[in-house]
Amino acid sequence: MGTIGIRDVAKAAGVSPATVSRTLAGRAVDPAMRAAVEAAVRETGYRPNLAARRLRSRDTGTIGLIVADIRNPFFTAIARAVEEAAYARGLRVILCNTDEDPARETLYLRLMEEERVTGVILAPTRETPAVRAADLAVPVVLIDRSPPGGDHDAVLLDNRAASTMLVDHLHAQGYTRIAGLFGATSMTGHERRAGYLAATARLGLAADARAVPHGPGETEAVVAALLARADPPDALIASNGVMLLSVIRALNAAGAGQAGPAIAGFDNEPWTEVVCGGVTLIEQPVEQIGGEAMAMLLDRLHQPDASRRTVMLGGRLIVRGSTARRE
Amino acid sequence: MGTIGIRDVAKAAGVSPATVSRTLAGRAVDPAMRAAVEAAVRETGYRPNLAARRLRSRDTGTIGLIVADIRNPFFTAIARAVEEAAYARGLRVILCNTDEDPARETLYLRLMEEERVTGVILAPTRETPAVRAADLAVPVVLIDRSPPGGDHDAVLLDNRAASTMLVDHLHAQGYTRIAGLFGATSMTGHERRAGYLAATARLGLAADARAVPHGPGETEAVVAALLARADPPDALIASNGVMLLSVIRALNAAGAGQAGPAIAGFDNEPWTEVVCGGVTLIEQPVEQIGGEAMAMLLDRLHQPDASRRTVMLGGRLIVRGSTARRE
DNA sequence: AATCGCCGTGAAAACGTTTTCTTACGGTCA
DNA sequence: TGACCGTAAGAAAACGTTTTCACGGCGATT
Repeated sequence: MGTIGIRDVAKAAGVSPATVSRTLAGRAVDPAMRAAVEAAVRETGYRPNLAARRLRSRDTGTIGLIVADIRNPFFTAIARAVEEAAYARGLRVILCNTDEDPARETLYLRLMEEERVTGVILAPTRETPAVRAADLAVPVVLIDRSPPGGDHDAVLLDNRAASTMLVDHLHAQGYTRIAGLFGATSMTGHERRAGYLAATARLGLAADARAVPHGPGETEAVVAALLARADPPDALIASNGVMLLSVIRALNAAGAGQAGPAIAGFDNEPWTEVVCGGVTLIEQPVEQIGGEAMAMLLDRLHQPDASRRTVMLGGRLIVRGSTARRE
Repeated sequence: MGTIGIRDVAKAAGVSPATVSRTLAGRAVDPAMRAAVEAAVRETGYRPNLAARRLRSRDTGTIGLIVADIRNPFFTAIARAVEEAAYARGLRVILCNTDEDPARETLYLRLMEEERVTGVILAPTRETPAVRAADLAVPVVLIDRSPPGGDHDAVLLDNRAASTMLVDHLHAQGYTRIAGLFGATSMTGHERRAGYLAATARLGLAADARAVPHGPGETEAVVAALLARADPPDALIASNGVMLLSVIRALNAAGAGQAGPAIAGFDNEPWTEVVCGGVTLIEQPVEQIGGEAMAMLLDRLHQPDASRRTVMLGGRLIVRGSTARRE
């Protein structure tokens, strides 16, 4: 009565519900009947009930994407790439945002299980999900971050190499007191920090790596502390795009003009091209990460028992500004 | 067998499936039984099947959010606000991205119907959805844009007033040849253009309003054309955040330095604070838009036959830079 | 003290599909 | 020409939950 279902269509077309189902699924059906069904569908304005469909046929045709910070353009780019890849394969995407909160991450992973999604692509917040991923009912591919010991499918940026590239570049430009700001909550931050430490040590430079908590104002505080040093740094590396902007804002607030430290960072966001005469940074292959993660997920679904693998992609150093020095 | 369901939990707890269901739903149940059920749930690792739940109880507890461009930070901010509001009410959000493509919009609206979502919040691409929204099975609240004649629930920015503020401000700063770039695909662009035209006419200024198609490179081309005028504009207004950045990029590319036109625009994105010494713009009350849209949607669900209403929110003029002139 | 209503429980129906399972129909091969 | 096989359609079961229905027990009202 209220809503019209497959039985109504069947009645209108003079066939059985099974035939309607088969027609809609594109299976073999007598052409005449198919035409009748299609006409009936049009006429009745029938809309399939996805909940019922998913309940019966155990395939939901849906994958979950859980990111750590939707405001971070890196993750929105990932989201777009993943959605595009899914769309091309006729899959739906459910997007969730944890805001770097492990509790929300747990909640959303649980929700994904309840949704009976086919698979999950996850940018984890900490090590905890590693354990969890193991006893999870659904296949998971990690992106951007991966806990150290874990045995997971993952597609990552080579963070150590990326940090090294930045340090090497700055060193080649003549900077010697290079400080780094790294996210405290993410594995990514740790790895970039490790690369930074290794590179500075190799070059015989003094290292100053600061861990920055996730939250407003934190980065600004750390920058202020750095500038207050007896021998303030002549170059700053920011561990991601959001932090990079905060660094610039902090430097502006401190009135550091031409004499201020040079800056470099991660994530090729559109604005980085026009600010401070262009800022030098590591560009992540976002499209590729999204596509690779989706491909890996589908592989896993196809071969549940194959050994897990980690794909590591390289970043691209983009040099901007005269010498990567602020205008 | 494969998956464990409510019957298994019931068996483990020594009660009927109905009691398990009632316990999980938080209805009145004998405390002893409740405890037994909760223990059984923990012990069995039971995960409810949301598809089955949604099928039986007609309420999906889900709303759809369809935005026009997920890369536009305005829309990601909206997404966050809506999700937050939904989360607080125990609702789920499905996020879709049309990329300004009416065909995808149609597709997603249809999908929302099939998903049996409780309601939809939609940032439409063109006039077409207006007609469509009328015969849609699900309540729709429009945001950011609304077709002219339509009778819809909508929460909008007062675009005419916002444009007027910008023109007035620039005029007060002494600019006289103010040109504007407005999105060609959206209603919002048209309205902001209308406000611009009215304001310039009132002030007796020459108007030059250009319609910019959605796509890469389009804005840059228009800016180049403007600069090539016999009397190039001394100020530019960009109709949204993405366009604003493209304008700056184009000006940089053209080598327009101190002598170049002043710029102003819409959307208070983080980077606008640090580029060109800060750019003057209209900030939209994003949180409020998202919250209001959600509230309006819930009202509509509660009172399906109440008359539709449009809430118009005001933008806030943020003046940056010395005189909103480029450094 | 007996009855009326209320509350909580279990059995069973229902939600709208898809997917067996069964059956009928032709066509092909022996 | 008869048996056999593949194909396609219809009947009915199944998916996992919520909700109605009927019933039994208990406290309150008369």
